[in-house]
Amino acid sequence: MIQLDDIDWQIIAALQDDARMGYRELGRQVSLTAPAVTSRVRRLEEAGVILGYSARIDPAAVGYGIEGFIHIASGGRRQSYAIAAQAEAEPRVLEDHRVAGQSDHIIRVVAESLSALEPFVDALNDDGRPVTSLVFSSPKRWSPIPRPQAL
Amino acid sequence: MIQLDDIDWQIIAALQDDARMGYRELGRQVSLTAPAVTSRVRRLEEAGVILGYSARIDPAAVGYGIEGFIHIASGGRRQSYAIAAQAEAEPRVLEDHRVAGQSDHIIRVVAESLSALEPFVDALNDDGRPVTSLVFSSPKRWSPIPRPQAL
DNA sequence: TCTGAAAGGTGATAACC
DNA sequence: GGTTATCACCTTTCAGA
Repeated sequence: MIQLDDIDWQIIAALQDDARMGYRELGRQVSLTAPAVTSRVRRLEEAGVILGYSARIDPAAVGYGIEGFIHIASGGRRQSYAIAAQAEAEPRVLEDHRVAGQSDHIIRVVAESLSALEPFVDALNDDGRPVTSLVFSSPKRWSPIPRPQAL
Repeated sequence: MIQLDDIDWQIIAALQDDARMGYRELGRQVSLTAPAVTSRVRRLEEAGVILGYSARIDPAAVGYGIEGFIHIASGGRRQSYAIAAQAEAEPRVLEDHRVAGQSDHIIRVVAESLSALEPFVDALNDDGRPVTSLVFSSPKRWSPIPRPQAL
């Protein structure tokens, strides 16, 4: 695992806050010149610390009336793979996590409407017991990953 | 709700894929000049379609051994607010959603270790019944929000 | 709402410490 | 690992359609 110093964390914080920031401005914020921050950012990208840069889109603002989480306790390994395959194939699935706990998969979805979500949940029923939670509101919609405390 | 045309969706797709792309390159991809895409992007930002731009960070790569979801069925309105307040105050909480379904809140957390997570879950116990799911792996870690099908 | 041109700012690289 | 210097390219602004 790559070792990250104070400046790396300032860079990580700044780019989580505004991924479009230029290298010069980024350098200003961490008291380094542009070429120096550029090479640090490259290093963070190559180490897999920075996975990519994305615009955050508001699902509701682009026509998704429904946001939700689907939990599934699958019947076994074969079913778990089948669920992952369905999650992979459905673009309305934004995330699919295999978890330990009451469910095997936690799937994050958006949908145009409840009826648009229905066929997907029905399909999941072949491989487990889907339990759907629909988002009313998000008191914390997104937050940057903070610097960890010492282990 | 703002009306989005084909070009807007090409822009949304491109910026979800790479938020650091320059306006000139973005213009190339959507067959527009740089000033034209710039003004469209501004419009998307001002309409709240684009909420911001973020570097995606791998929690495991920066020292978070634990990623998880905590579901809580709270006792009532007072408790639900108390949970939201705790989620807001804890930086390891990346998201807090109020949902309809078996739980009232779905909280996404990272933690340095299981023992680092424990006090937070304990604190939630004052306001509801937390059920924790720990992420083994993420077959779909992140996916861009696609263009909705016609409603 | 888009294009094209001008000016200043930025990103990438090289040479050096 | 860092800085300074250089140049090509990009962003921004504005006039015009």
